[in-house]
Amino acid sequence: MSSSTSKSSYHHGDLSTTLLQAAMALIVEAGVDGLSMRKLADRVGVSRTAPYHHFKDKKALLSALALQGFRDYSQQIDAVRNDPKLTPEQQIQQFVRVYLRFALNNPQSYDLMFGQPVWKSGQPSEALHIEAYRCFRNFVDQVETWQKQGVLPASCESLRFTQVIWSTLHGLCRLVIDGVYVESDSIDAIGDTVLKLFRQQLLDRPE
Amino acid sequence: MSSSTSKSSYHHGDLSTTLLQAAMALIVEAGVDGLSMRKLADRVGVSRTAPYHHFKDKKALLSALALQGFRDYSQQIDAVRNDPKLTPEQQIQQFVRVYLRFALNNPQSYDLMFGQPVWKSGQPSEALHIEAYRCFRNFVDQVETWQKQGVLPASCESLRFTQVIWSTLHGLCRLVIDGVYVESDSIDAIGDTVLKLFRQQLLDRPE
DNA sequence: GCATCAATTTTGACGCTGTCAAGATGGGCT
DNA sequence: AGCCCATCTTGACAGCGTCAAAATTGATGC
Repeated sequence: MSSSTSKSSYHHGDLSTTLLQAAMALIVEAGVDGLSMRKLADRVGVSRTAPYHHFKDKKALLSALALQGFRDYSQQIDAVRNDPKLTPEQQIQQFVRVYLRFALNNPQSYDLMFGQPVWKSGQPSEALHIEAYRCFRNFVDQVETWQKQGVLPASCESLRFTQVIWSTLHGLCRLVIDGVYVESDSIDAIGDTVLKLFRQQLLDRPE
Repeated sequence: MSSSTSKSSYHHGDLSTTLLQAAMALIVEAGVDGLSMRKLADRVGVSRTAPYHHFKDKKALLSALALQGFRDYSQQIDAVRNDPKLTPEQQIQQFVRVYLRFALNNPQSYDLMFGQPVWKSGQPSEALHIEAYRCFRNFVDQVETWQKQGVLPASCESLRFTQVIWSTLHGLCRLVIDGVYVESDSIDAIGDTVLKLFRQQLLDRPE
């Protein structure tokens, strides 16, 4: 019934999306540990157990947020993949930078997308599985394309290659986000090093 | 009084190391989330707040466990670094395998060593910082040696190179441990691929 | 041997958490 | 009008980390 986003007082009308927004806001403010179902309900102005009618669990909520994260990620990456103005070399560099930037600009999202609370402990939703797999699959396709274009060495099977590249980017993000090492201003430099190392076979050839 | 390891009943005598052992056991059994200060105290047969006289915090406890993890790691890695029977090629391969194996055989330790509960949220002890930095420094030195020995390309500054290699190994471990992707039996194969990629410049030269 | 001290351990309590079970509410369909 | 069912609320429970104050003890100096 009601017009815009919310409605009367008892039946909220659009609780689940409101919850997702508020939850993300809370996480950004106070970290994932700072999010509690009770605080969330309070923030939204609803009783403690109301969220449980929209998300089975706290884990289900986090899983939904992770899914949202994957969608955002996809969007940003696709923009690079589909930009016709980029040469393959530029494209691959831009890809790396966008990946790193996404992770470091949205560390909480990144945590949710790849953290064990969602994957190992939690039980990731079907939709999450599908979306995550799609992202990985796209990555593999992209690597294959780059190999065909000659901007990545073809000496390595694309699946394995992708596993290694993704591991590298992921590990770098994790180390920075988790505060283990590396100040974040060397990030782009390290990203460039990554490419340099994976492409060195090619870079030497012209010489 | 009591016979074997501990002593009287009131003053336990060696609570802190007993706590560390029990905590690790509990974590292995039930995961890091399965560890609570109260369960731990109970398991050790002591009252709920007794542990707080040996560890300021739950985080301090976890930090101590992480330190222990680094010590174990060091020991295993040093065994490879100091093995005189290995050629540089064998050594570097063994290094990678031992790293991966350590992480996958002791996922809980690995979580503690590199997780944000200890580094970002917690406040890692001085000792932990020192030990972790020492490990990284050793890694850099080793990479430098390998470069001089010609088993890793010298085209990349050793520090940056190490950052990239560590990121790769770390990312791979994280993805597997967190249950995001890769079945653990392809691990050694992926490890080999990692080396192949980082060394491809060298592998091509003899041809 | 006894008093004293400091280290260690305990009991009690507080506020927070996730979530289950039962009841209240009210919009939409017949 | 009346019913149904999705939605929301209240009440309750067990568990958590941790602080404060009181109890217990081994060691030390006399």
